[in-house]
Amino acid sequence: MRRAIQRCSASIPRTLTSIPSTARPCNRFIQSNSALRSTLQPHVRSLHQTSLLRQQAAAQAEQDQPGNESNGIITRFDQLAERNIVHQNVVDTLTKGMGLETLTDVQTRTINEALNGQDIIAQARTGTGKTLAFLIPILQNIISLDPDLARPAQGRRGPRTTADDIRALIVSPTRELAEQIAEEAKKVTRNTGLIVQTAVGGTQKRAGLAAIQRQGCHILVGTPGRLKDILSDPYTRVEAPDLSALVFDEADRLLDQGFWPEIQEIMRMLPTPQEKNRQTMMFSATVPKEVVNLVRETLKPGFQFVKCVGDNEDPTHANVTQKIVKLNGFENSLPTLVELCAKSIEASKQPGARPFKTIVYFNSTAEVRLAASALEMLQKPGSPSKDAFGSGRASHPWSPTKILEIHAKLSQGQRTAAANGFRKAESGILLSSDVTARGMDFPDVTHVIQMGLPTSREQYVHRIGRTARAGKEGEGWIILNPLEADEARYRLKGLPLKKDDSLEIAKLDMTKEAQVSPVAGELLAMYQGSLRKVSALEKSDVYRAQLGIHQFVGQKGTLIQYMNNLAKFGWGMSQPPMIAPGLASKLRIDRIPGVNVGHDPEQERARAMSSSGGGRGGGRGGYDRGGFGGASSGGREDRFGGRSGGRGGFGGSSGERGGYGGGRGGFGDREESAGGSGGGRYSGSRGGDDFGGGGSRGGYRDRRDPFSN
DNA sequence: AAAAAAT
Repeated sequence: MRRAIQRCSASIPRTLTSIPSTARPCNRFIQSNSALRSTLQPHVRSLHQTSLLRQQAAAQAEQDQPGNESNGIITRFDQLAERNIVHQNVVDTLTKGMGLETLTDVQTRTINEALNGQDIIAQARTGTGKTLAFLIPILQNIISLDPDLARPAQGRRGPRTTADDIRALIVSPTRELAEQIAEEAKKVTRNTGLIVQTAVGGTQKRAGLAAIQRQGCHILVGTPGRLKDILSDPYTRVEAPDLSALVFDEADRLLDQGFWPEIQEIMRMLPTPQEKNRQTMMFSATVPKEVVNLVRETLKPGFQFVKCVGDNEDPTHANVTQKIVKLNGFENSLPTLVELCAKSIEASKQPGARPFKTIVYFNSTAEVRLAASALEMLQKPGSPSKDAFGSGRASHPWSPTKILEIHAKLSQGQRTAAANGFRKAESGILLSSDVTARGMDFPDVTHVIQMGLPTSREQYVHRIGRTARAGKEGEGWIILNPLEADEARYRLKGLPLKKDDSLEIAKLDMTKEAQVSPVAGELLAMYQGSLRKVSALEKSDVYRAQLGIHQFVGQKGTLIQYMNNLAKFGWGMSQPPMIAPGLASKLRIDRIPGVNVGHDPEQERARAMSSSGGGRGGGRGGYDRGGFGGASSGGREDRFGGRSGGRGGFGGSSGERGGYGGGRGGFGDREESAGGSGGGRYSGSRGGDDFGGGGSRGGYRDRRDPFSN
């Protein structure tokens, strides 16, 4: 491998070299560093080198009256050019091209520290412009070393750019985030000679490589796997002997267990900091204590901690309200989501309200799929199942709100389409795994809804950070089953969560008949009509996934009772889904009553399909789920599927009845209870032949053990 | 069986 060491001297831009190192620091400007330096920084700088920004701040502070907010501190992008800190071309792009005016706190402070050439770890709240905070110093450092690159390449003399001329490498934990960063980088470099490329999985390796080889590459943005792949393959001729910046976005994520080995391998392909003086920068909204040792190991001694969130400060935004909803049972979860969405969409129709745009987080892809199927198939009660064109869309109760789905088991094409569709959508519901939890910038997200407890407090902070960005407001909701609610007491300790009791369906006992309001009755009927069309396989996949997610629960018997209620009253299944014996023993539930141990033929067939060439579109695990039409056609169906000519069970105020989609209303409600007057009547358990197994009534007796007999 | 990430 070629490891030329050219241009290795000055990594400090010329504009800064003449600054005397004795200028008095301005406390207001550097307050950030002291707090964590003591705990984090092994070698405090002996010589307190002062940057231009800081010196000017100090000088101005002497002249201006105290209390004047504008004194000397760089707050506007145009000042970066006026004071020769950042090249005019770049600043023009930022101000005139992108319409930016004011720097955020993390931008000011990072640019200040980074232009010194110091390594940096920066922590700042979500949505405060971290991407630009590292892009600007990267560009400026490259341009300072190589001023020709400040102008577009057209007409410039000299050798053309090559694949082994990478100056900056930016690593992201997800593909979509890498693409987003690259987009931003392309915008900022538009009037320069710098070339930005991406290297992410799920795309044609050859095509991406061809672009890098043909156009060259100065700034490469990618995900760990593909970056490692192309950097380690000598035939690609993608190399970085002149690397001047290495960025880890979402650094705490990249340094954690799953990614760290790959990150180390990538760093082994790069020139060492001794060979080529490069700057390493790490960014995240969260920097848990556990990663601090790795940070210390990875950054140069004397690195700076640009900390924009205090140790005991709330890492979430003040302008996002955070509500917690506690469910009566697991089976309340999806219908409660339906209620929350329906009510929010209704509220968004008020004059002056913003269109409803939400990301709904689930802890597994199986849950995302089930929710997507269920929400996509919702139909207004009484409406025909298909319109004149054979599409069910026209009758969707939430039209024009778009319903989208994203997770890693989709093909990359489907993922990209979902992300772009949601970005563009005025109103939409994005059902998502944690792929979109970090860094993604979807404009105008009004709500973040978390279905279930995130794996960590950090993940909660990142998820909720998809709303209330760039100074806007947002609502955060977290919807927890009783077991998660207990766990949340310490996993989410200290966060400003407020209990919310406004959702009627959350508190409903769905194992019994109950009086519900007309609105809730209609929503439940709609939910159940939709759920009936979802395949049993999707449901049993969720059941198995939930067992994995709930491993933190010590009381296995209680867990199984809750889960079996979900299968029965949430999904209308007559039997709990099967758990393979090996799995059951691993999860320590093999001897728990109510667990249906055995091999599920449907699941094994599906697994065989997806492992033997079922994949398509180059995604890592990606197999296609096919359209909904076919999803449930395999002959096996849940018990409540088949009847026709029944009546709608939940008349609600309009008195509508007579099947939506031609089936029965409700799960097993055959009583004449739907009367139009006061409330709808909801029955979860009666009418035994849908649930009782072989038509014996009373197959279910005890809520605590619904499948025992 | 539980996000993600190379083929």
